[in-house]
Amino acid sequence: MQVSLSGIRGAHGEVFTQGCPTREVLDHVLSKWGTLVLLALTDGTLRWGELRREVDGISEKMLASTLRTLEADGFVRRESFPEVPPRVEYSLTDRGRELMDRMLPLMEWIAGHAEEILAR
Amino acid sequence: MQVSLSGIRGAHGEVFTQGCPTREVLDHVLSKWGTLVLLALTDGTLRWGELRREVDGISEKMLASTLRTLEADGFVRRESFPEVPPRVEYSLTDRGRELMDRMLPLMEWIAGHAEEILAR
DNA sequence: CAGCATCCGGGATGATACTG
DNA sequence: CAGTATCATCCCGGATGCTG
Repeated sequence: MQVSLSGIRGAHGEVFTQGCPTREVLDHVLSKWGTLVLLALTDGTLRWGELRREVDGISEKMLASTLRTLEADGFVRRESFPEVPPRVEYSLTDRGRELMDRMLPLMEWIAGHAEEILAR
Repeated sequence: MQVSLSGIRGAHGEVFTQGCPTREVLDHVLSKWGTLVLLALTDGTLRWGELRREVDGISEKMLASTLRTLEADGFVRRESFPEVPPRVEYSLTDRGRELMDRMLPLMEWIAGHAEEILAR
C-alpha cells in the first residue's frame, strides 16, 4: 500500500497536525538518539554494552529510554537470556528493517554532504 | 558519489562521533520542526504566513529559527521583495530537493504505518 | 552485565508584546 | 506582512548511586 505525496498532507493542506500519530512516530524515530541506535543495529544484533559503546556519547538513561520507545513501536526486538551475568541482545525487527531501508539512503546522503553543507 | 553503508560508520565502528558534521546536519534536518518545514516547502514556494499556517502549531520564534538554520545549511532559499506590505517567499534549493528526494519515501512510509505502529 | 531511581541544570520551546 | 525582543517554562538529558 503506497501513500502518494498528496496523501501525506492533512485535508486542509497542513503538514499533519499537532499530536497526530505520524508526528509522534516521527519524533520517536528521528529523535537525536533514535536514528543513531537504529543505525547501529542495522549491521546486526548488539548487546547493551556494545550498543552503549557504538553510539558515542549516549548516556545509560537515554539508551534505556530510546530502546524502550523503539521496542514499544515494534522497531527493535529485545531478547534477554537467563544467564549469570545477564546477557541482553537487541536487534531490528522486520518493521525496523523496513524503516531503515528508507532511512539509510537519507543518512548516507547526509553523511556524504555534511562537511560541504556546514562549510559556510 | 555514493557512500557505502560501511562508509557511514566511524573507523572504530561507532555510529559517527559526538559533534561530527554528520550529527550536526542530522540534528538540523531531522529536528522536530525542520522536517515539517521542509515537507511543507516540498510542494512549492510559500510565504512566511502560509508556512506558519501550514505547519500546525509552530510558534513564530521556532519558525524563524528553523528557517534560519535551513537557509544557512543551503536547503532553503529566502527571497524578500521590496514591497509594501512586505512579501517574503521561501522555497527549496536544489540541495533541499536532493535531500527531500531521500526524505519523502521515509515520511510516506511512516505516515502510512503510524497508526499501526502506535496501536499497542 | 544490564539496567532503574533520583536529582537537577540548562537549552529548547512557547506566549506575548512590539516594530519596520 | 514579516518578523524581533523579552520573559517564562518545560522537559530533555547528564550525573550519580544503587540493584538483581
